[in-house]
Amino acid sequence: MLKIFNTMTNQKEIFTPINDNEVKMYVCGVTVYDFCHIGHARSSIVFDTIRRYLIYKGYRVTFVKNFTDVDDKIIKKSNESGKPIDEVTSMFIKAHNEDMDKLNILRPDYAPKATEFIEEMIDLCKKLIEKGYAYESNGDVYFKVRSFKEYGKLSKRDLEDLISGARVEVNEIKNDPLDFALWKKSKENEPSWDSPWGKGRPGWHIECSAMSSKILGIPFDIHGGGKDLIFPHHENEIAQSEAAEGKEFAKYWIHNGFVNIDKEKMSKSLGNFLTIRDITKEVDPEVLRFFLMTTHYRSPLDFSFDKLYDSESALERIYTTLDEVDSAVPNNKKSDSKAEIHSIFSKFYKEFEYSMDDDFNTAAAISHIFELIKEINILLKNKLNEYSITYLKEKLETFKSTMNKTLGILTKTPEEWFKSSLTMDEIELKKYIDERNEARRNKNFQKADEIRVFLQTKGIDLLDTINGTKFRARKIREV
RNA sequence: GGCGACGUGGCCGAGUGGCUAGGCAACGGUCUGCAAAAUCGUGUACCCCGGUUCAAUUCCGGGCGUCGCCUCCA
Repeated sequence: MLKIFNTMTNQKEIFTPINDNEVKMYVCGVTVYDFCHIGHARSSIVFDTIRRYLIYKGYRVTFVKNFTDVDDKIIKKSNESGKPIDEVTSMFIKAHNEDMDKLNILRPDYAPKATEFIEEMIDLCKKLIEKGYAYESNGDVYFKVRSFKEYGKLSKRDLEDLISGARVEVNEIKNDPLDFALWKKSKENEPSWDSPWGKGRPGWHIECSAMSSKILGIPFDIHGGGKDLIFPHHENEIAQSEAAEGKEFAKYWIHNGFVNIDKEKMSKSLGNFLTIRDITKEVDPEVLRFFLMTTHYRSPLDFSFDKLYDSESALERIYTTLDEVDSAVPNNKKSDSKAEIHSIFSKFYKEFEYSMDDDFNTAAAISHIFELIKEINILLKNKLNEYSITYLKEKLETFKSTMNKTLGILTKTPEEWFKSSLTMDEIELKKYIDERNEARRNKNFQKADEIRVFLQTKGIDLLDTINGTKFRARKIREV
């Protein structure tokens, strides 16, 4: 039974879709004015994994993630770089998609851009004005926060606290400092669209209300994003949509924790951010994905390269075992281990699902992968007959494909994994291996060891097996 | 100031009212010509102080500390 922590109720709830086995989810995407950082990576991976797991559980999932392509920061970027706005946005959308593909994140079913839904946003503003929830002032349109009784229900705030926070913008044009913009009058040289209130552009929150309602209809099942979006963004979305439609907006609200660097939130304004590209220059993208899943999605996650390298070693442990199975040598035993192999895997799947069902506890799920790996290593140590090895290989294929389908990891063959870090031409490496084996045959172990040590400095380990010498390459890390 | 989260062994990180999470690193044994990998073993983990309980790291109260939101932000 799948349980999900719902920000709205502040507790884990049993997940029940609105319509049978159909799940509609909307996740707030990125504002496209720069490369994605690892905070974006975390959020994307969290919701991709949720989506994948829901599909695995047999739900038909419709997944929407938007692009915010009209915004102050984009305008600023455009002015600074001298590039037209649509050039800036299309470039960063392309970069975004490349990064997401690298991280094995499934493309959304819908990836709407805000600028494609201007008409819907204007309609929504009109509706809110008609119903008395919004007003026009000097070419802007504002949402009348005090008119929506349930304002604050998601972020658990009351209006008086917000005012005493004294962070609310003082603005002569607004009737009440709490009110927020639905539509903004455009200044000169800013992108603008015709509206009943003159030339303008949408406020930030309205786009998600308009796009989610249009594409999914409301209420829909899951709305997600980073924790920082709870207030004001999601609170405002709720206010707009529920005021306009008079019904619930979304049923389950899921928010992921931040990525920190040295215990501090990573953010643009602090300047302490690392892009996905910075990381994938150093490690395989799968390592980043794996690393981000070793912490529960709601907890803060402290990033460092050392921890990333720990994850690399951990993933390598899994690939090593897969590699060992590929090259396992059978014995002549009559009795096979099929029953034992079967029970190891069925235990694994049971525990894996139990963990994932508990609010997508990927960290616990991953621990069960290692328990499985250990069991397999013990089987290999005690040797298996040919029949058992074949059976084990079949089981592992299914396992790998399940891990890929759910967690989005173990996408490679062991061979691909161990060759990807190879710093030397394979033909050259072959020569060294042959030379060393020649030395070994002549019992010239000193020379053989020299070659081994030399290759180790290049990050290449040699393994002498019954089937000959093979190699495993790993990245060389400064200690 | 208001609201909220968290504090687990050298490091990271799940979880639980009593039963070995897991990973990385370290040390010792086995295996190996030597290695690597693997495996076995080792380290008396739950911020402090009270309370509830037969039993608390886990529940309750208080304290200390760290962090987040309240402004654009995944």
